[in-house]
Amino acid sequence: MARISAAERRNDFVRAAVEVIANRGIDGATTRRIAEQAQAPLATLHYCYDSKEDLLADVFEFVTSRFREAIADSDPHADLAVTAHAILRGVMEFYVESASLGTTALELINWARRQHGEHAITVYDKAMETVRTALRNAAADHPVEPETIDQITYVIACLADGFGLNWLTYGDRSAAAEQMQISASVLESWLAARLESSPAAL
Amino acid sequence: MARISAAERRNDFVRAAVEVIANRGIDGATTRRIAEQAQAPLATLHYCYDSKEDLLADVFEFVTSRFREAIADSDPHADLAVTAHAILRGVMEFYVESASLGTTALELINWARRQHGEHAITVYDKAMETVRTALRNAAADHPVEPETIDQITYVIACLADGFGLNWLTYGDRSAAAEQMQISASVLESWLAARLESSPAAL
Amino acid sequence: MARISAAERRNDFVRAAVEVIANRGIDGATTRRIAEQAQAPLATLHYCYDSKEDLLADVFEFVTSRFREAIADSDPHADLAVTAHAILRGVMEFYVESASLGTTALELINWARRQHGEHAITVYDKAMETVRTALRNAAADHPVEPETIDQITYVIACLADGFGLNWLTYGDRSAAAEQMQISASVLESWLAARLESSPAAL
Amino acid sequence: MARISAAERRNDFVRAAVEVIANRGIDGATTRRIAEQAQAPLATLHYCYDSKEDLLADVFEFVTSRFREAIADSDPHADLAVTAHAILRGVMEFYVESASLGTTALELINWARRQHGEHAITVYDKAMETVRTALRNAAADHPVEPETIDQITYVIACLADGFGLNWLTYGDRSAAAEQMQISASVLESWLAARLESSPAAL
DNA sequence: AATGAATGAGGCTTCATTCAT
DNA sequence: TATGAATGAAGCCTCATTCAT
Repeated sequence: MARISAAERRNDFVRAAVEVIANRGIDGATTRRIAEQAQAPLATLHYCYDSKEDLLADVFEFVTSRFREAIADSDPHADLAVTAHAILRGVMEFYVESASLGTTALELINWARRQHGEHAITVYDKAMETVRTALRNAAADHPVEPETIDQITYVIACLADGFGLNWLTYGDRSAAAEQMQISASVLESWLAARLESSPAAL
Repeated sequence: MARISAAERRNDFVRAAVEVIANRGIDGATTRRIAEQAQAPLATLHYCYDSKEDLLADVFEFVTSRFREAIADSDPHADLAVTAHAILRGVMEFYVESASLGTTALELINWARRQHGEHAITVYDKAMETVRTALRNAAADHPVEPETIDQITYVIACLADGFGLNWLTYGDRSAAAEQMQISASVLESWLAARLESSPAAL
Repeated sequence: MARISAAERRNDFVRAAVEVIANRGIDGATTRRIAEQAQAPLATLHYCYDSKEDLLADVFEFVTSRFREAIADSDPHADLAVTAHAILRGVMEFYVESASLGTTALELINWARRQHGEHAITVYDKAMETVRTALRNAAADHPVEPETIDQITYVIACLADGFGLNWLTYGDRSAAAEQMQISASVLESWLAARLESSPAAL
Repeated sequence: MARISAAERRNDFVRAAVEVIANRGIDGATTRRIAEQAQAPLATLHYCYDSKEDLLADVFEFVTSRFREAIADSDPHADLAVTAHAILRGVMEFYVESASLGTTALELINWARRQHGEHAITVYDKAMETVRTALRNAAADHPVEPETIDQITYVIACLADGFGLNWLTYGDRSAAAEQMQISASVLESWLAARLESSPAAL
């Protein structure tokens, strides 16, 4: 067996874990199966990680960072509405493009909520903060009340989560395409009404 | 031990399971713990149910029927928009009022998706169909294209799921109250725009 | 496999554990080996005991109660010196007659000291208290200072432990017989000198 | 990494092992922990020692030699009784002064008895022989029957072991001081009676 | 020579389920 | 009918040791 650095090995395990979690859920993600997926003996997993929880923490980090990339990957010069749209679309596309990452993300959020209430909140908060920051930057020229930013963030989160749940349940790619459109239009309508109602903010 | 009918016994187990699932998640819902919560011997559980899966199926049925009640509990004389609102609010209130049922619902949806893709779809479909039917009835006087009904259903589902995930993660009751408002306003704006754009449908 | 009550099964496991501990030490007393010695599947052990520690606690109780029986089994009408002798002899005979119980006792004391400092002290104290009580009773007619009782107790403990260690190491039965005589004579000389020096106590 | 001779390395491991054994017992003395205590990579331990057992053998040798030093460190011109006292006191002080060495000694004796009955006997014999030799030398002017020397040796061993067990269990330094006195007086009384009864030996 | 990487064997415990009464 | 007793399979983790560099 080729000797590779522990860091690389850890990566292997993280990737294997993502796959196993996506296919069999968090409960089905046993160390045995993860090791098997990584084509490594079980003991090797514990050589790289002190505990399963440590591994899952890394998986968590891996998934959430990919998630945040999807959020943050928007044009910095766009205005508030455009940015909001870009974010929503980015997240939805993240789900569709990488179903196993998306499924895993959902599983992990759920798991974190159960096992580590505060941890889950932290992660959720981080993701939301990323959105808020992007929105704030987009509104730099026309400062908007923080409350408004919070609300937009919440709506994006709702629409994204709702879309994700639906897509991951049905797995219907063409329906998903249509639903992305609808979700976008929902955001658009609400944003138009919401921003109009506080014109001073623009 | 008091003689109890088998049916009542099963009910006890279902209720116990809901409680255990809410508190410890699907993974933590072992037969032992469910039996303990039901204050019954472990063997009795398997006397009432052939397998854990059978019990969970009943739990599923129990939770989803409560869920559907929350959906269906709307004024039959209201119009389309009002009905849509009532449904969305009903579901959101269902989550807030009965956190343990809400949490369990989420856990089960997740579990079903994983273990029984088709089963999950069936359940989801049933819930959606309940919504669709209610909407169709509300639009009886002014028939609406089926496609429009589907879209409204999808949006309600998104907003409800998004709200639920958020609420169950944060558990912040006052934030939830505000978010219910926002979710309602999102639905309102979109409905207004959506229905206006196909006036013939009204 | 005959169905027997859990209480009886626990007895089986306790006896098996004594045997395994005597033969292979506390470290060698794995649940697997104990179950094997009891001719039961490993899982059955955990049906009877929640944890290995619980089993060991029972073993502890079993051994120490046998130990205390050996101590307490003396003529209630004897005087102080005679009682002290009887106790010492009782303990030494306990070691010799049941080597595996004796070895296990030593292993457990050691283990308890390591794992549960306070627990070990408690057990030690209990044994010592049994000795003290017996001595006090024997001296009922001629009250003796508590300090004197404590000292006699300590000396008996020293001589008994010293004998035990030696016997369990060498396992030489004829040497043991001789050593019991010597130990007795040591106690005798000291008691004579000790009690003479505080005649008032007699 | 500083270049250190293999011998020094081995010494480090021996010392580390003493510490670990004292703190966590023989079972808790894993190669990992010993290596960690020695601030050396795990593999280095096996580079210096073929097996854990080899290391423990060295530890054994280290501890017993310190032990023998404590025994042998007595005035060569003293008479039999004085020498016996000096030895007993030396051993007891060894226990008190160096609790971690004392604890380790006890652990190792126990371990050796279990794993290597004969080895343990050898070690015990060596220690006893050291005592015997010292006693014999002290009695050089007034030859004493070998049997008497053996008996004194046994009594010293009993009192020392009994004291050690007690002290290592309670860890009460002031009680230990008092108990040393008592142990000494026990030896004294018995020696007086014993040696008087065979005056020819003097 | 020195050490990070790797691993088979075995540790304790818990699971859902079946058996015998 | 009910239920205490029983269990094979699998869970996570740690051990002493060896391998490859």
